[in-house]
Amino acid sequence: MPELPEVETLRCYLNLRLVNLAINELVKTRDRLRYTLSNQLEANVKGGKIIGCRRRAKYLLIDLDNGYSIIIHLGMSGRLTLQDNNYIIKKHDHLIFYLNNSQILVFNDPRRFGMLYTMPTSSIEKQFFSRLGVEPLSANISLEYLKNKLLNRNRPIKNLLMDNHIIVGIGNIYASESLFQAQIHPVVPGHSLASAEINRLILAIQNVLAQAIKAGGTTLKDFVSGDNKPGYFQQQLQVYGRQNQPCRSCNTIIEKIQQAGRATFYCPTCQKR
DNA sequence: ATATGAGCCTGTATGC
DNA sequence: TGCATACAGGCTCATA
Repeated sequence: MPELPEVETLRCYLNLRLVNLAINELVKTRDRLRYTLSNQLEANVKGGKIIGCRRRAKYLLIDLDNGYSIIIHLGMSGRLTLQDNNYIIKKHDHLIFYLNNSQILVFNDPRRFGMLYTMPTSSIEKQFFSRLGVEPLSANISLEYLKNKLLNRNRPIKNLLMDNHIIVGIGNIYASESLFQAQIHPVVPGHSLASAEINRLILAIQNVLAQAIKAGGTTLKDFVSGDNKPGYFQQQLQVYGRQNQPCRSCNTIIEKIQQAGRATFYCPTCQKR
């Protein structure tokens, strides 16, 4: 479900509302998500005051004043919503945080691909994020960086864009959308991209992600922000999910192919090999 | 090292 | 209506 823009939308929503609130209680209704939840969870968060919400890649981080952070990944179908105290627990609500203003933060995830950890804030970078690639919206991304990463890589550029050792936050939707905007064919091998194309790709990625954040993310089916409201970027999608429909730019029929088991969408005219 | 496919889960849509 | 199948926005592991 959630790629960078969706997690960023949620982060922004929660950061505005959670800072300075404390966690009174955490209730687990299930131990098994993608991984078995630690039995230290409750102890690590209880009484902690929320300092802020951050994002790295598709991870949401909630920092507490007790030295711990909550690391959340929404997987494919995860939701984190803020509810009133009259909220009634629903199916697939796995974790319920009771806050000291009587609001409730609920983690719901039908497919259970999501995950949630707590660990000391100071050790996250080393333990969790050391192998992650560059943030696409940060100043760390550059032609030199990406050119170096694509060197000698034979994999299709679409799959490389979704490899979080290279660049983070880009999932199946935004990979197709970015390549369309950069006018690059999804099957070309990484090493075959010229510098001008890599520059175009960086700009396209940044533009697509920024527009998607502005629209509150893409809601195909599951995604909602912390207030249960969907995003609107699906209305601006150029190729994703538009197979057999005319390209909005040149009217050529959009094609759908499989790459590494995932659907890819592209315009065969705008995105020449 | 590199690339692919399976697997983790449930819900929904489709076709018979 | 019931059943089987395919597919879904992510990530990690095993295998070649």
